[in-house]
Amino acid sequence: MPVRIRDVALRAGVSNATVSRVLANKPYTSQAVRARVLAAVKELGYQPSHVARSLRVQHSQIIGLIISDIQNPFFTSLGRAVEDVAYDHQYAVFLCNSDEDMEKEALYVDLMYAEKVSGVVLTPTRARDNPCRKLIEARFPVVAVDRRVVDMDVDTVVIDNVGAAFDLVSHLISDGHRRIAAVVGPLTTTTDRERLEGYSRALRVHSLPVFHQLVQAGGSKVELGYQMTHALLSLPEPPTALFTGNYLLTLGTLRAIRERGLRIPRDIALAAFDEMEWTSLVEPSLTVVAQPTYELGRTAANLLLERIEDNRRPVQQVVLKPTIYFRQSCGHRQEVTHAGTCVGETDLRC
Amino acid sequence: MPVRIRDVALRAGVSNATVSRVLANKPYTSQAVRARVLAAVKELGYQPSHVARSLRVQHSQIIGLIISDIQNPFFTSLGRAVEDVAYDHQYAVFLCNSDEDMEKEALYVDLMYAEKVSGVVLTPTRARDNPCRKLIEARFPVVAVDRRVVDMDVDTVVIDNVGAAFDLVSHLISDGHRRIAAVVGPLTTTTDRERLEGYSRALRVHSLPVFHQLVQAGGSKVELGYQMTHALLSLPEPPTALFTGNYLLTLGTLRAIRERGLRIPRDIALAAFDEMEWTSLVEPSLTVVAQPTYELGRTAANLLLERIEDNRRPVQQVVLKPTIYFRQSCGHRQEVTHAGTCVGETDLRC
DNA sequence: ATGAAAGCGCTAACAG
DNA sequence: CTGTTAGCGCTTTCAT
Repeated sequence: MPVRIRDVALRAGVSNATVSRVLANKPYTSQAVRARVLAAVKELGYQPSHVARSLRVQHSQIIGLIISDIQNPFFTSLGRAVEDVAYDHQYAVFLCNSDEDMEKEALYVDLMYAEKVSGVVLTPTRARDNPCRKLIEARFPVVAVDRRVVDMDVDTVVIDNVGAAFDLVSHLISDGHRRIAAVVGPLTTTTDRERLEGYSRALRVHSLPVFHQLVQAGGSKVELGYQMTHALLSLPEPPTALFTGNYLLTLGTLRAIRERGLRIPRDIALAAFDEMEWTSLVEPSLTVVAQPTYELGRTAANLLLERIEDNRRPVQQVVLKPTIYFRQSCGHRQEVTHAGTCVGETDLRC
Repeated sequence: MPVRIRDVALRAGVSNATVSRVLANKPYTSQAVRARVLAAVKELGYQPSHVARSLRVQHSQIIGLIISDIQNPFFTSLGRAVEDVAYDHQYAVFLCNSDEDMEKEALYVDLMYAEKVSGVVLTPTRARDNPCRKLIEARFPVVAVDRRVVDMDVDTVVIDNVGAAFDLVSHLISDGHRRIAAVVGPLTTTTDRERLEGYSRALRVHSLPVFHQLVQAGGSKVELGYQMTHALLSLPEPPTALFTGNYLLTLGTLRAIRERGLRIPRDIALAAFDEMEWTSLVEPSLTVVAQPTYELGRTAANLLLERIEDNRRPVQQVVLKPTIYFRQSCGHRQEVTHAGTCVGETDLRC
């Protein structure tokens, strides 16, 4: 039923090979034949089978992208960037959602291999013994983004997590906070470890003790952020400030705080990772680390494309710098970035 | 370099065919041979090539998903649902972002065809002459979600957009608003047309005139929502209430309103499409239509799987019902859904 | 219960 | 410049 290259060849009165050559824009094809082939293609509505082609050439014009959470805007923004770069280079992207689940991650890594994609960008759920090792050993182009893998040599693009967390927490300290809690994701990822490291380092540098009860590390889901925050607020001596490690956790934290009837920043201050469209719209607006999300994805995709081109290029580790927006949620009225919000501007609770 | 089925066969001392049969769990394979094959597979780390398999069997265990905007949480939630269903049925999903661009959409439709996916779920950017017609004609399983195609018989799952918009706008009218503006997406989609239709119908039912200057329809991007709102607010007789057709537009609208120093709902009321985690967190909280997003995606995926199983099953059109949350942004203090917000509860500006 | 062999649709030598 | 041919790795008759 579907039209094959042979049908086009017959119609144009040439051989398979010629059709293939014309379609691949190979040199050495006469204008006349060329036109006949193209006409036949159009008349028949011929669509080459990528499957057959991939089998033959042993690769496809597809790059794989395995992200940890398709519902997290951070990752979708990354995805958007990868897609844009891929599109510009005639690649399609095969996007999979590992859901922060190592088994799913392993399964999708295998899938990428089985599908013979040209390369894969992934946000490794586990830093050690990541399934992508298989790919690397099979000499598949791979780049890690947002999170590192620690035991392999692989192109990587991340942000300076330690520095960003350090600055954020230092800011809370300079505001006079002494009991600052941390709500971060699973410590299997380098990213969450590094953010926690930045937190601890800030406390240490300012000669403050690191209380274990004030550190909550688990998954990166709204529900977990919610539970971890409740646990923190139930402490006999609850924290006066909260540092949250990512967008989803912040959402859960916000819900827990509201449920308790606490007010930010009067009752509790908040400094979070991830800038979103709404963080400057909420009351109070949120102090956040804005990651160069799109840039992260763009860089990763470019690195991958480079590696696809030349697999022996030396491994690169790119570290991007995030920006911090100091807003109302940590109590610093004078450092609010966006002045003149439509609501609440006469009613700051600093 | 990569290990093929032949290598496994050699190692196990059997033929290709036997390995294939064992791996496919076909009957008529002795336990002894079975064990030897499995052992060889494990030792060699054999990963079957999906590409070769797809070429042979003329389909793949992949379902395609073409969404309009990977940065819009509505679509990613849809994607998440499709992915979950697919995963449960041993399908992977090939996700592409058409970016509300008809050319990209056409390109990705062709890609799905070329990749011989088992079926595709898509959110059609254009209701008429959608590129997916090719797929349908080639007897590819297809289901449209969130938006209909009007000139083809295809499985579809959408929400009652007319009804939801009608209720939302009626509510604004019952609050006394007479100059209500609409900010909706491109009228090439049935969804935006229907939402606009619900808006017009509400006005008509309440014997109010429909002013063309009060209707802004364009793309579904934050930037456009922002521009359209500014245009509306610059009118000699600006509206007293705004109805926005989707999440991204609402974000742009909010930005424009804030920039003008207007207050919601005192200066201008707002009723929007799409519930998000933060809509109840902003001040004031937003009156919104909450779509059964996940359900939409789940249903679409199931419909697709059914059709893959049986391509002659009659076409189904599923219409899901959304929920409306009446909150502060349209001025109805008494109908706020979530009581006891952490901020602003003593300070409602109704 | 297992093997031999053909062929899915395409590309790339190699001939001419 | 164009045609012939082999073969990518797998599944599936058809034999045995």
